[in-house]
Amino acid sequence: MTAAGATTVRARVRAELTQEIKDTARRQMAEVGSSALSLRAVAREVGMVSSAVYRYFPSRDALLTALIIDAYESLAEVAEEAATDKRGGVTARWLRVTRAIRRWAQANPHDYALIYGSPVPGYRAPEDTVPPALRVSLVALDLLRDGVASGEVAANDSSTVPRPVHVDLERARDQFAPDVPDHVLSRGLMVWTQMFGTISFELFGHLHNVIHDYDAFFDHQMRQAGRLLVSGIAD
Amino acid sequence: MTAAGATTVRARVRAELTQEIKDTARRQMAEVGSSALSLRAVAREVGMVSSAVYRYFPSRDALLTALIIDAYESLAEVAEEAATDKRGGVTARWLRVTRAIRRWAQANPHDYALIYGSPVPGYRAPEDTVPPALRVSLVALDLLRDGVASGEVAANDSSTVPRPVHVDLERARDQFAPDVPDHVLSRGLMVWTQMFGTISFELFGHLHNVIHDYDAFFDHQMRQAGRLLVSGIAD
DNA sequence: TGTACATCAGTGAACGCGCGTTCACTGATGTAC
DNA sequence: TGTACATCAGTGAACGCGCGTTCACTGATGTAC
Repeated sequence: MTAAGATTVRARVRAELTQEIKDTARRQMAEVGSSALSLRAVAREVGMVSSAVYRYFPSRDALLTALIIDAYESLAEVAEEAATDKRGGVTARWLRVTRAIRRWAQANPHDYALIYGSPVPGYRAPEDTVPPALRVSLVALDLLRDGVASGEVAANDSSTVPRPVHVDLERARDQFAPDVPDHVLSRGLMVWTQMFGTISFELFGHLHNVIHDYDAFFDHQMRQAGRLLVSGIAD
Repeated sequence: MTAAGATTVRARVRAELTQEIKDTARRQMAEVGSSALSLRAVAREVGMVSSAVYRYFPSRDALLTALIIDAYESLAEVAEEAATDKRGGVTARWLRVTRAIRRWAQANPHDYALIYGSPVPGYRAPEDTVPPALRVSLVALDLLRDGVASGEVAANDSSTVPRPVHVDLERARDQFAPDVPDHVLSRGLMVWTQMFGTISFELFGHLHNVIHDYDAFFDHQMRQAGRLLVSGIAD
């Protein structure tokens, strides 16, 4: 007998196993990379026969999609958490958020590569991945909004943005960042791409033999980026 | 009989076939991605038996290495070519160079992903890939040197860089960019990571539904970056 | 120039492996009365 | 509370496929004299 609203034993076990499959897949992906992720290997480790996995995920791609969504959600959580501490204004928060993102990337390099590295060949991300991906970006956009609202980020600026760029920025503003002017959005995109570029360079080995103190380098870069963000001046 | 200095028929055919194998591998990689690159499939297309490829490349990884090196060289050539046109000073040259790099990335997205995307799982790049990779960065470093030499980039600046960052920058300066002060090198790294971040975002789909006119967006971003590079002020 | 030998390219079969997915099935859990 | 039936999880075998690499071999090209 099952009380209304309560989950049945079967449903609970199902949820647990679904999670266990995802966890195992994530750990294996950390060893072999996303493109070599194998349903059979996951099944083996979970202790079931390979065909049984199909009760939980209809295909390998569906499992990959679940991992991608989880990765975005996990990163978004970390970034949101870092953004809640509002002391020190935009520059301080920017530094906290970007540090948190980098820390997450270092702790979960394969998850990072999965979502911000080269796309998995042969895999086409479905629309389900859009909202969790957006959640990450919203942290930065909210930061901009707060900065503009508090006046820390100067909202009136003579500099204009080329027409086609303005059109795109306007659409973004209407949807996600009301009151944030073009040039602030534009600077936001600058530092945002810069941050991911820096993390990718670090994680993918492009600063090897150049930078040795990665922590100091990242902090310095992001401090400059933060200054750029609020004032348009980097150093 | 073989005249001294002249290449034997065998050597010429060997060089041609080596090239053909690489070309085929590159084209296949563009279809299936680097991690799914298969020696057997390449051999099939070239029209030889799979084991014969081992006369040319001792392993799949060796073939991958050759592709990586070729990709760096090809990009370096494009970037160097773009940098030769010195009209308009640093900002104009910066724009030309970054446009050329982006154009190359768009024309060869899988080569781009191969060298600037997530590393191929299970593959460890040997030291041979360092010089060609460096060649690309040298284009940017030379631009900085020229800018400092001509006075377009202000070399004296009160702002200092944290000690550990300074140590790393000094080493880089000694090796590749004499006379370029810390804060200029630091800004150089900012715009350099930003450029790769922007290209990666565009190519890997992270600006999907946000930016529609990618050309205009990239130009605008790189114009700002160029201004930042010479003056420390973005807009 | 001509011959004898060494080098090398390419063949074809084989080793041992792993993969995603389908399918008919058994047995356990859940539901309706 | 007890029984009959429906739903679902997991099994095990199979399909058809591709992979990297090794090895003994044939036959062509290159070299030394």
